[in-house]
Amino acid sequence: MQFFFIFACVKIYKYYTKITMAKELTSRQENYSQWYNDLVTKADLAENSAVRGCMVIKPYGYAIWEFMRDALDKMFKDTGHVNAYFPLFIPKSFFSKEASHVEGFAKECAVVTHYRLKNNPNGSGVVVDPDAKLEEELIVRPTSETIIWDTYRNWIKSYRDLPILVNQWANVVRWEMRTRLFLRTAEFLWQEGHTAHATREEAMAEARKMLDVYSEFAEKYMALPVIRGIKSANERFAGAEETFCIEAMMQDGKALQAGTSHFLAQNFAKAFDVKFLNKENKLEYVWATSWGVSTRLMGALIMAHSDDNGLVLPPKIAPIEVVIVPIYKTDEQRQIVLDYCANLKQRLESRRMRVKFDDRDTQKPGFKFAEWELKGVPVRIAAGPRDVENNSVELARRDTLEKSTISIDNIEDYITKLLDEIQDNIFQKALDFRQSRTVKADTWEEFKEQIENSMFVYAHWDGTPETEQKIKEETKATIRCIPLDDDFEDGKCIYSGQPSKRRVIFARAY
RNA sequence: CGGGAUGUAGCGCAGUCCGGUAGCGCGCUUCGUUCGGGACGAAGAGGCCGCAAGUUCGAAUCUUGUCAUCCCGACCA
Repeated sequence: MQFFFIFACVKIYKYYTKITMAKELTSRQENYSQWYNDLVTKADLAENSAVRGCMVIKPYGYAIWEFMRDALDKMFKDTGHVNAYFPLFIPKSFFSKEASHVEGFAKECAVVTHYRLKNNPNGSGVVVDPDAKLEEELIVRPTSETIIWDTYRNWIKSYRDLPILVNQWANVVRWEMRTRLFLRTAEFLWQEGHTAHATREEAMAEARKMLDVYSEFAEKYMALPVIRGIKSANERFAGAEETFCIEAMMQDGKALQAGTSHFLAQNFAKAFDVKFLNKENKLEYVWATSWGVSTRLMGALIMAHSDDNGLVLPPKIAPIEVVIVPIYKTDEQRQIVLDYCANLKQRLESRRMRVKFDDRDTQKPGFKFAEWELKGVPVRIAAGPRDVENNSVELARRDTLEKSTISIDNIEDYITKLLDEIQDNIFQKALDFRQSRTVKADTWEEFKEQIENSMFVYAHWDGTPETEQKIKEETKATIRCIPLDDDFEDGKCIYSGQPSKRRVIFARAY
């Protein structure tokens, strides 16, 4: 059975791009391009030879994604969610049912128009068989709200059917005009939660709860400090009544939206006619939420923690937590050292650590040191004849690049503690960095200057989309969010001078 | 799609102005010495100079076309 299809782009952009890591995923380094090229090629994060802004996630990069996925999946399940899977293809008509949703996504959809190829009559290659045109075009999902809500109509009849707490791990396609590796690829992997509730309050609580799950994951696992907040109307999800988000600062001072959670009210229930009988025996529309994070998180991880020597991975999501590098000159030494290291590996693995024993005889120790640093392995152990004699090892931590020689007597305990310490230190470093680049601005001049300095700027805003738009046009800064954890404070809008009740965060963003 | 730039070895680039049989660094292969921070030496392998047409005795180099890529912009939960 052959099933071919062709993507026709609703809006074809000739200069659709793949983005090299060099210029986009940069840290504060002036001469960043070289190390980043090295990082990408040598760290095996992703192949740069992307087609149409898609990315190849190489094994090492994918392993990081798997750790993130597994941790998140567990958190979802701990909060009562279950996984399901819905189709990749969505009938075009589904998209026209929710007005703002179609407006938000129509411009960036890949569309399946045909289902067959045939040999070119002129003998060269194959062409799309014009006879195989689909009656109704299929959209490759850019997000699954529509097809899921169309399905939910059949699942929900009574308040007893609610809530539905479903999550889906999937890939989605968005034909963006301009892509950036990891941050905005044409196809990306993600998770999308779609829940259905009997009341407004319950749905709102769900959206807030998932925001907390995301922020906990970002901070605990990724060591990425985030600000929880609400999106302004301009930045809100197409079809949502309220969008919550977590925002993180990258090392160049730009903001990155790391995850979103949407309160969809009854918009999709109304669009797809999903009603239920409530306890009062009255027919009512269902309340909804959706929430998602994607492989963009990997971009966040890279941009937030990397240094001149390459990646810096928090131990909790590092595919390899400890790497052991043997050092020897002669064959005789080699045998002794390898045994010594193999024993160490076993001891550490008995504590469930992820250990790599780099016993390659084809590379020298110095080369291996540099290579594993590039890949961000949190702890490196080096052991040579000297260590065998002294019952010691040389320990190097990736986050601080400090080296020390320790006895192997209690090495399991020592490294267990060290990994926690590294995890905390990476988080603290990122937090300190963000705080050192977060300021308040009370005048327009001050505001412009601080935005120019790539700061997170807390400033008053009059609450109108017009003002936000004008600020964006003049400074390229957008409102990242209205922080949830901040107090109210009277003030005047930085731009219009109109009264304001609270400060919002402005920054330039990816 | 508007503005700017670039396509030469696996990667990064020089050579193009001023036409004359293809260069450098890294990487790769072999041998030797090395091995506690990306080793050194010697010898090698690897290129329809993006594609097409034109000018010319002769084109990586000049002309035209075309394709691709990158940057800025527009766009983007």
